[in-house]
Parts: sequence; structure tokens; C-alpha cells
Amino acid sequence: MNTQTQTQIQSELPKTYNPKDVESKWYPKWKNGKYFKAKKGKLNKTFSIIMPPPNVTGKLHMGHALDNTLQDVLIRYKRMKGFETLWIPGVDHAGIATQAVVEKKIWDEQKKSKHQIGRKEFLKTIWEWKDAHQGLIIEQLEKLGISADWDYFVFTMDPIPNEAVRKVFVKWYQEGLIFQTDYIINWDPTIQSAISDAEVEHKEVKGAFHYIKYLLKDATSAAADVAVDHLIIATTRPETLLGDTAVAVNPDDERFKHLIGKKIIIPIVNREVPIIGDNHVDITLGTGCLKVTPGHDFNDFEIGKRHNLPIVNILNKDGTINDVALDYQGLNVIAARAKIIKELEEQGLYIKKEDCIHQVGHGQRSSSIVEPMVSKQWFVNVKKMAQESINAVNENEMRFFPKNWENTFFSWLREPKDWCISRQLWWGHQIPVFYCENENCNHIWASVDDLEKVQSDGCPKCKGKIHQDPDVLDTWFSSGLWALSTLGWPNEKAMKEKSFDKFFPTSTLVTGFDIIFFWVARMMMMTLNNTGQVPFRHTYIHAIVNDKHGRKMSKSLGNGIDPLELIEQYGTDAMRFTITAGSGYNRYLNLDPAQTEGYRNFINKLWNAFRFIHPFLKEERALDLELHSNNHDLNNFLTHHDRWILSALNSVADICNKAIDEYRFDDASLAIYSFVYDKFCSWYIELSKPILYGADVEEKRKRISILKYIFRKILALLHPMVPFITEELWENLKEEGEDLLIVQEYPESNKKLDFISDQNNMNKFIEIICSIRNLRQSVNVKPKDEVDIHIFIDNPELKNYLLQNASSLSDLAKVKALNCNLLSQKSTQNTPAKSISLATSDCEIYLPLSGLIDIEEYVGRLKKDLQKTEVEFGKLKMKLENKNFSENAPSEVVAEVKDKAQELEKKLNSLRSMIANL
RNA sequence: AGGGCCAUAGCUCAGUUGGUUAGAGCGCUACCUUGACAUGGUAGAGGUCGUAAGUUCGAAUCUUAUUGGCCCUACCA
Repeated sequence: MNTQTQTQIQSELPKTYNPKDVESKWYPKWKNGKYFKAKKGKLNKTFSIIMPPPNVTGKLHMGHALDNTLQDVLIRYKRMKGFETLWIPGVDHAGIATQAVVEKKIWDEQKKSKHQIGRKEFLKTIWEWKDAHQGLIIEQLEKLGISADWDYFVFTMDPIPNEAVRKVFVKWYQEGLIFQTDYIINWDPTIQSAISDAEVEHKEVKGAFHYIKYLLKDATSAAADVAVDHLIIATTRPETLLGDTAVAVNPDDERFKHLIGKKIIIPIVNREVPIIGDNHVDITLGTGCLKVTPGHDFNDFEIGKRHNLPIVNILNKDGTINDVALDYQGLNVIAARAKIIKELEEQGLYIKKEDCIHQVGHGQRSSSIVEPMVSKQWFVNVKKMAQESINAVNENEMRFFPKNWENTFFSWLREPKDWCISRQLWWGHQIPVFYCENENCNHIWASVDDLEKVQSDGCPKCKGKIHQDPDVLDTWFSSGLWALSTLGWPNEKAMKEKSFDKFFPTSTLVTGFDIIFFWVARMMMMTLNNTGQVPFRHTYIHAIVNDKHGRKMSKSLGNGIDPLELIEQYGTDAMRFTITAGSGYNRYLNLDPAQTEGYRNFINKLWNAFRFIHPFLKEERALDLELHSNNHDLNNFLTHHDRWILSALNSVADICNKAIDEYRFDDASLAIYSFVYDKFCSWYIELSKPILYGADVEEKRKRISILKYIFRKILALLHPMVPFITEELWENLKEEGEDLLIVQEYPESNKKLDFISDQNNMNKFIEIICSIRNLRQSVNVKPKDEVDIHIFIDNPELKNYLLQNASSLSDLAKVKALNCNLLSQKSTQNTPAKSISLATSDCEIYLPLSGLIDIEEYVGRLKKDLQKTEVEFGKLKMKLENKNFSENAPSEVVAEVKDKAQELEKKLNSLRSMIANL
């Protein structure tokens, strides 16, 4: 190739990499080329992941970007390693969230409530909305470059997941694990549904203790002493007195125990209730007297059960006071509280108020205050499956990465409460329980058959008319079956089509710690219970994304980062690399767009490294190790620098493999990053320039083949993290007939390419060049100006190496004449008189000066170095003289310290003689 | 109240089982447009690892206490 064509090629490539065109080009090629589909690889092993399904309502946020990028890195890595890989994507119906969005939409457009529209019509609208929205989420996921098998795509309310839900529900119903009962549950008045314990978040709220007098029955006045004609109750929720059905004291409380069995009057409602003795009451807390409201307090509910107290419900479904007290009917809790306090004051029953801060439950979705309320709900007894899940983790059937997350998992499963699974919503899997409407029959049963079939069959006992339970299941009920239903379970035909046996149990679950309870634990329980197997072998818990100062991203703070904007600005690869470089075993990832900018620069660096070798590519094939079947041959073929870069590459490949296997994406990313910058670009490319522009054709051909070899490996190592640019560049580097990079082999370390002495020599060589540059800058020599250098070397082998590579040294340190002697030959005659110098452990380097220098400053530098070295040497010497050290420390540690001490001693001597000779 | 996590350079973080002079990115300073790249290059400044005590030949790393921050669970009349 002549110079003219070289220039032409170079001008075709822009100086800066443009991610947009490349990204839009490659995704369709991979997808349409079926590269995301599972194919048998060289290992004859499978690797499968189920994607945590994003909500169908959602807009992709940073958490999704992180979650999916890491899964994609694993999938691409394993695919290249030769696993048969399958990544199953999906979307969640997200019961409450979706219903709320569509309800609002209908209200905005038609000013109609869902009840006005009717259940059937409402569900039809919501399905239409879902179909329209699902595509948006998929489109956004594709922008991340994820290599999921879209043919496997599942929606949580598709027929198969629905079949799974019905099957499990009926099984548990028949086993008695699912039961319906009146129980105190968390009621979300905004959503107007029960929610599970896990969906309640406790937040600190300013409140107050209100001290209220309750008069004893037959009390003559309200003025006399406590325990004579009244009791004082402290409460943060005075309005709940409308539902009080007892007052409790501790049976051992000397102050009050004589009152047990007597009657007391609830103010306002003037209800006569018993005073009871219960050990739950803490004598030391509050006033020692406790109002008991079994309908609206978890503890009181338990007390009520023990004492057979009636339950009075004071709230409507929307959280307002019901007809229990007509004066208060329709007021919300806050208003009712104020009105009650006022009325108590008027009656002289209100004593005082003490401000306090207390924890109040809020609905995770609605953020409104959750009201404990008694209602009829469906529950699952999960005790046994919880224990099975704990066992599975203890027996390493499923492992957490990082391991300590298993404690969180255990803490939830150790004492599990019954799981409230019914929701008073319309959008979701409807509970497959049917009721016979014939009053003489009243049969209740669960059926796996769909509604139409059950309806046409009628009641199995009396053939009467039937109806289905109107409630739907908690979203997590279907999510809990995700590992099974995405692979077709329980439908045998679908399982066969989706190769259930091949891909189940899945390999790794990648998710955040915030849903260990909601999801990881439930999937474990439900999958173990139904198949006896774990849903996945590993769970990698990744970081939660925060802003750059570690604050949660939130709308109110306005500190959210939109991944699509980040992609728009810096490209998908840069965003992905920010994520991988920041993901290891950390709990949080504090995301700073400046980092992404830095990694965008890295991508650009890679692009330009390619621009450099590009004109030469057509001239030569990549180095083929097969051609050099024995080490001797290979050694002869390679130069010092070739052996050095190949060994360095080898170490990086080793690190990348080990790191990704252990989910240390950060270690893998940073290792290859630093290889590209600090080894390949800074040194190997620089060292190659004279050869590529030089006259020695044979040498040039060899160098091109190695550059090409290294660059191909770099692209392969980087591909899982930054798939787009690597695939784009691969197109130029692949040999005739080679397939896309996405299916190339992932590099592994190769013992044949470990050249230890070349690594050592090169490190010394770099140290010498940096020292010369340091000297040059310290006296302001212009970068272009060439200088004379005198080096005295302690070690003959290194001297030899230096002479062999003298031209490289000249190039990189701009040295005009190199004068190199052994240190033993140093004398006043051959040491430049007027010079500045610097010492390493192996050599003394002198830069002769023609002009004047600032002796003071220069001597200061030498002295500073001397002092530092003396301190270090002193430390090591003390260590060596300490018998305890030489006797107790491992011999290799002692040997290392000895070596180091020797090196420092040499350097000390050099520095001292330099200072003395000034 | 119980449990867990964190504290390392101006900022954000690495630092494997205790073992050479504690690392990176960004930021900062000086110099440089050199035939891949100013989204660049070269050189450099800057931490003794929250505090205190202890174990050890040796501690950022282990133990205890303490301060500050975060999270989870339970509950508060």
C-alpha cells in the first residue's frame, strides 16, 4: 500500500468516534441474524438468566440500565466462552401501578370512574393500554444493547403465567396452605386494597401523645384520683377510641389490678367496655393503661383474640370514619382526630398533649398512611417453604454474591408471617376460587379451569349458578413463579418448546437488594415448593444507583439521571462501561456523568488506536500462534517488546475471566481499561511507530501481525462491556470468513505467553525513560529538544537490554547520544561535570547541562528523595534486625524485604555520592 | 429496641487470606498542538487510611470502645 492510499483511508475515519450510527447499525444485525438465540457452544453447557421484568407502566430508569447491562455482560461473556446461553426478557403487569395509571387516564379523558365503566370494559381498556406501552419498554431496553432472546418474551399475565398461577393456587388451596380469614391487614385507603407487610414502609412522622380520661362506670365525677373514678390513657391516635372495645392493664400492676373485671366508659361513643388484664401491657410505658382497638391495631387485634373482644370497624374503604359515630361520618382520620380532641376538651376529658416523633406505616406505591383494618382476605402459610429456602442456601444450592446478602434473606424467612395475597383490584390474576350462588349449597372451591369452563359446568355439587372471587392476586404471586413460567411451566407442550429441562434451574439472578424479600425469597419458596429445585444457582445483588453525592435519585430533588439522555450524550458503550466499572460488591453506585464522559474518552481512545493501525491491517494477518508450535521458535520470532505486551495481555485476560466469574465487573473493566491506556497505547503503539514507518519490511510485517493480534484480543475482552464499538472495529480486523465478534471466543490466559523476564526488563526500561523525562522537565528542556544522557548501570543484563533498545529509548525520551557504562566503571572522568542526575535502584542517570541551573532547587529534590529513601530503608533494616520478624515471618516475605533493602541501599549510595559530588 | 453496613487523596471509590514506598478515575498545577487521539500527551502536587486502646515481628486490613453517616426489621400506650 502506498502513502497516498494510506492517507485516503485515514481521512475516511473521523477523528472522534460517533456512537449513534454504529449503535443503530449493529443492534438489528445481531437481532435479525439470530445471534441472541441459544446455540450449542464448544462447552456443551448452558447458561440462562431470567430478566427481572420491568413494570409495563415504566420508563426505563438508571436502575434498569444497570440491572440489564450487567445481565448482558454475563450473557455475552458466557456466549463467547462457549455456553449455550439464553436470556429471557419480560414485562410485569404491576397490578396497582398500572391500574392507577389507566384509571387516571380514563378519568382525564371521559370523567368516568372505573365503576361507571364496569370491570369488563375497564380491563379491555387496560389491555389495550398495555399493548401500546409494552413496545416502548422493549425499545428502550434494546437501546442498551441487550442480547436477550426476544422470541422468549413473556408478559406476566400471558396464558402460561396465568396457568402457573392457577395451578399453584389450587394446589396450595387443596393442601390447606391457602386459606381465607378475617384478619387485621394493612389497608391502603388510596388504592383501596389490602397490601402485604413487605409493601409497607415505615417513615418517621411528627405526632403527639394525647392524654385522655376514661371514666369508670358509676364514677361520680371526673375530678377525683386516677384509679378511683377514672383512668388516663395516652395515645397517638385518639380517633381510634371510636373502636375501643376494652381497656387493658397489666395484671401485676399494683395501681390498677383491682380494677380488672370492672367496666369503663369510652368517651364520645359512651360505650361500656371491660377493663382486662393482659401481659402485653408494659407497666413502665405511658400511663400503664392501654386502650384496646382490635379493629385497627395489630397488637390490639391479638389482645382481642385472647379476650374474645368484639371488633368494631370505624373506617370506610377510603379511610374516612364510617357510621360508627354519625357526628364523625365521612371525616378523614386527621379531621376526626381534631374534632375528637375538641370534643374531649369540652367535656373536660382531655388532659394534655406531648409532641413526639413516631414511625407510621406508608403504602409503598401510594405513599399514603396505611390503616390497619380487619377484613376478609386470602393468605398463604409459607412457614414450611421458608425453611426449605433457608436450607437451600445453607446447602449452597443457591449462593449469594456478595455472600453477606444471605443474612438479609434469612432474616426475612426465619419467622415469616402469613402472606396476604388478595388485592381488591381489577388488574391482575383473578383468584381462582368459585362460589355457588345456590343458598342451599353454598359450595366454595378452587379450580384450575378458566372462568368460561367453570361457568358452563356450573357448581360441581348442585349445578347451580356460580361466580368467581372478585379479588386479584398480589403481583408478587405471579412474579414468584417467574423462573418457571418463563420456561413454559406448567404447560407440558410449552415446556418442551422452550427447552425447560435444558435451561432450568436458571444460572444467575441479577437484581437489587431492595427486592430480596419481595422477589428473591418468594421465587425461592415457590419454585422449591413446586419442583423441589432452586430457581437459580447464583443471585448477584448489584448496587442501587444514587446521584454523585450518594443521595437517592428523586423527582423532588431533581437529581435523577435519565439513562437515555446519558446514551444520547455519550453513547451506549460509555454508559455501559460506567456501570460495569462501578459494579462489584458495592451497595451503592454514586453515578457522576463526569465519569461517563471519561469513559466516552476511553471509547474514543480505542477508536483512535484503531485509526492508527487501520492503514496497515490489509497488509498482514494477525499473529497465529499455531504457526509457532514450539516456544523456542516463538521466542525467536518475537522481540522484547512483543513478549512484554503479550505477557501483559495474558495477565489481563486472566483477570477478566476470574473477575466476571465472580461478578467483579469493576475489576474486569478497569484491568482492560488500564491495559489499553497504560500499556498498549502509551508504550506498545509508541514503540511500534518507528517500525511501521521504517524500512525493514520483514520487521514491519511481524509488528503488524502482533498489533493485529493484540487488538483483536482487546476487542474480544471488551465486547461484553462495550458491544457496539468492538463489533464495529471487529469488522475491520476479522479475517476472511470469520463471524461477528459477538460469537467469537473470549480470550483466556495462555501459559505459553508468560514472559516474566521481559516484563521485568520492560518495567525497568519504562522507569528509566520516565526518569529521563523527569530530569528534562525539571530543567525545562523543550519536548522536541534532544539531549545527551549518561547512564551508569549496576546490572550487566539490564545494560545489555538498554543497548539493544537504545533507539526506542532515543525516540521516547528524545535522547541524542546515550552513554552507557556499568556502575563499577564510574569515575570522575566519565561522569559529566555539570549535570543533574537521578537514581533508581539499578542505575544513576545524568543529564549534562550547557546553561546555568538552579542548583538549590535541584539539590533540594535530591535531598528529598534521599530522606524518603533513608526512612524506608531504616524501616526495612529494623525489620530485618528484629529476630521475631526473621523467625516468624514466612521465608518469602523475609526474602522480599531483603531484596528491597538491598535495592534501596544501592539507591542510597548513588544519591549520597551525587550530592557529595555537587 | 434488635440486626447489618460504611468511614481511605478536594470529590467518587478500589484495596483479596494482616507482609515491599496505600491505588484508580475525575478535579488541580506546569509544560506541549509531536505524522492515532486536545474526547490528546508528558511531568507533578496531594491521603498514614474517623478517633482511642489492644492483639501481632508486622495493622487501612483482626479485637474492643467511641464518634459520625446510612440501611433493614420489630415496636412504642
